[in-house]
Amino acid sequence: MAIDENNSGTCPVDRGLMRVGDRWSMLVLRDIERGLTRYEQLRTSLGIAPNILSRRLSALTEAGLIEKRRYSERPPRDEYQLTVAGRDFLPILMAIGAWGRKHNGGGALSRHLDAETGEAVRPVVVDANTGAPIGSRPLRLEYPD
Amino acid sequence: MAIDENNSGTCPVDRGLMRVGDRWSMLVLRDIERGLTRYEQLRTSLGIAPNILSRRLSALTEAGLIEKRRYSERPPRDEYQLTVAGRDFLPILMAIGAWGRKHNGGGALSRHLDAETGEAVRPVVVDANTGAPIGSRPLRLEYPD
DNA sequence: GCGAGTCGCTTGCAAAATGATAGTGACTGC
DNA sequence: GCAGTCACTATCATTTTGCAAGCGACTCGC
Repeated sequence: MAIDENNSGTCPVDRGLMRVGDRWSMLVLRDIERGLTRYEQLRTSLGIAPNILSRRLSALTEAGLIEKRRYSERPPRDEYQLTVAGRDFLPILMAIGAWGRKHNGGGALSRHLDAETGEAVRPVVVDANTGAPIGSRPLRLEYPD
Repeated sequence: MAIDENNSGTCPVDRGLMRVGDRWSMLVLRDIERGLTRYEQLRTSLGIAPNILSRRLSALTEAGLIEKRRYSERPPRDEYQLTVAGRDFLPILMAIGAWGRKHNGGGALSRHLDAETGEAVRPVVVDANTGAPIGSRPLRLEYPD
């Protein structure tokens, strides 16, 4: 599917998915977050074909979620790091992970622990205004004009 | 990309994306949530080709996120409705929407209001244990064995 | 009871994206 | 030199997506 600026309409979900709406992109973000910032690390970790990885990396770069940074001139070595927008996306991955654990979670899975308390993190999406989990209160959808 | 049970490994994000890791699936869920439950409604709302919609609907059904229900025998009419797993996914869409609004939000966008307070919902992913937004506290990743 | 219209699809085929494999250029280390 | 690593690109097969047309079951209007 081509990214279509016009048809994306007024829906913010669509706007979000325009930029990261595919599996590999999200998995790349996940891997960069856990410290796999270099091309070869990503490729072997994900088991992705090199041409596909290249394309995902440039798409994510163009979308402003990651940046390429040269950290060594000799030998020339680059790493990919998250931009602010990229880091902002990580909580969504955590939420997807929580969903995956709950609804598709056979076998042993990795998890995030709070570094201080040592407890397993339990990501929930709440409304920042009320603090109530999304879904626990009735909502109304408002369209522009 | 074929869904690969083996390579999905121990990552819950991957587990989640195995089931809904594409744009159309998420947009279908969004539309069903806002009351567009019938085939023709979905097709015209999304501007998706009918064969593609059919495939997404059966994939989502097989993945257990939606169910097909006949609500009229004569004429025979079906609607798709969210299962528990499907409803559980909606907060993630809200989070993606919030991200889209923030980082790709030109123009007027639709939004959710709290039906009681009338305020615009501001979805945030928090750790249910601490109540702190994900990203505000250092985390540690733990792998099984 | 006949023709037009709607709904919920399926089929056939073209276009685009993805994936496997091989290769390349810049370098390091021996 | 020569092997090896890293970060890719190029080529081509396979898969997925998308468009357009059509179809069966029904309803509605006359």
